[in-house]
Amino acid sequence: MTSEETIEGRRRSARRRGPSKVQLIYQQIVDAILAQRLPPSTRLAEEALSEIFDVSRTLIRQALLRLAHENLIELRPNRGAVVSCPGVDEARDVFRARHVIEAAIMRLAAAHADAGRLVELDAIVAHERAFFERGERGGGLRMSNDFHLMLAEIAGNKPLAKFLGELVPRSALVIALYERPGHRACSFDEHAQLIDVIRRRDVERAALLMQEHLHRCEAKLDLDRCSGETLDLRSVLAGA
Amino acid sequence: MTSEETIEGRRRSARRRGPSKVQLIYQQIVDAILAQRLPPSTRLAEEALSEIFDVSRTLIRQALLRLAHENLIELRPNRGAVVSCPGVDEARDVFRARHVIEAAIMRLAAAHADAGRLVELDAIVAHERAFFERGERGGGLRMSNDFHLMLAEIAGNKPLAKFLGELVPRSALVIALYERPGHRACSFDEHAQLIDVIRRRDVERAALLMQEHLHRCEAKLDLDRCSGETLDLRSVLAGA
DNA sequence: CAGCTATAAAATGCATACAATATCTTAGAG
DNA sequence: CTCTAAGATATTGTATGCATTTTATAGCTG
Repeated sequence: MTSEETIEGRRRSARRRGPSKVQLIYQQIVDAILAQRLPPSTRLAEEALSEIFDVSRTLIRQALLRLAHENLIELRPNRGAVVSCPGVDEARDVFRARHVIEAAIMRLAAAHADAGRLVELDAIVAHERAFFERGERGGGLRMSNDFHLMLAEIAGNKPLAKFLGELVPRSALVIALYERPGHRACSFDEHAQLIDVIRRRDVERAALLMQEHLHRCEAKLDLDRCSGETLDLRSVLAGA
Repeated sequence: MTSEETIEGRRRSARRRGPSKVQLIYQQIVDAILAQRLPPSTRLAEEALSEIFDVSRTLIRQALLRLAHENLIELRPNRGAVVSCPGVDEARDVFRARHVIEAAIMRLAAAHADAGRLVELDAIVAHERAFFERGERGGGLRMSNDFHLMLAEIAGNKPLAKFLGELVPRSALVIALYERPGHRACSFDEHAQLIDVIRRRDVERAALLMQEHLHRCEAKLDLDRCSGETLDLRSVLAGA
């Protein structure tokens, strides 16, 4: 009995390799940034975070390091972390990179998608539509992101999927910063069209349609405001 | 005088923001991996590294975290870090991702390159040729990598450049693992041709030529050996 | 002697303490 | 009153120590 209990205990602790603490902290901060509860230029003090999440600064630092690697925060030596505040140039670069990577992803996805995957895609877009119709913008945006990430997963190229996994949160930040009121940047109608073209296995049209989709997303943003280069100035003035 | 000295002192320490310690450790490990002084599946014990670099495990962990994020090492929870041992599928994915990203980079580079940049590119290829003619394979490979990274810099898209910055070391690992003896994977002749087409501003031909170049690199590797999926088995047997 | 369990050794995970640096506050000079 | 400079405060950077987990070793049982 004793041995059984021990084995059980070991198994439980060994199997419980769910999301690690760091992963969890990381995810919560990402969510907060994408939901704009942590707007750009917000300072992320280590001690404050360690109290909030009830862990030592060690784990906080690991999470921050990862966030910095993915360019969601900026890590200034000896001066702490702040939520990234992408300027227009950076925004354009991010979108151009998405063009390149997601065109390729669409080609691969159109070639690889099976019936089951198409159902999953349909479900995501249905959720997305539902969220927006209920007026829950936050949930809709999350679904929109999931849609793009799901395509990357279907494409089946891990490096490209990982890169998109970095670009999507970054563009979410960009959208949050530059979206014109009333204009949804990423529409579910277009997502549904993307599924259609995948279903038809039209590889080249798939790539083209994705590029148009991204182009329209970018066009709905207000990237032409004459904000010098980064928005640092603006945020400084707003904070004063 | 006292104030001057203080200011001077502060300035010196403030300006000395050269590569941080972590950065340095990181770079040394990367170099060792790429030069195959640390072959795949080598275990990287934290304490051993901390003694070697004469720092605490804290900094070692930061460096390892970064290496893991870039897929150069694998970080197994509670079981330490090992140098990544990419399997053939992973190798193909890496090359396919490079196709996608570097085709785009070539388009941008062909459009943006000015005379100065072309000179820099020429210099790199000259160095590369010199290294190989002297039989210094390690240096040649480094120059080859630098060539591709320089193209990314010329292209001027930071996200794409960062992605390539992760793909290049990974493919160097792949090349080290799968290169057939006698076949240089990445030839300087082809690099010179790439410069030519950039000089002619032939954007589409540039993209195509890069794809051919990468295709030839991959073809020179022995990715068809029937090594199940990863090389773990092989390395285990070799180590026994 | 093979296989298993229990114990010992080693390594990683995490928290804490101290050191170095930056920021804020306040006092003083112009 | 503004600007500067020095001290005080707060924050980040790094090292170290203990807890937990894994791995190696030795001893036992079949």
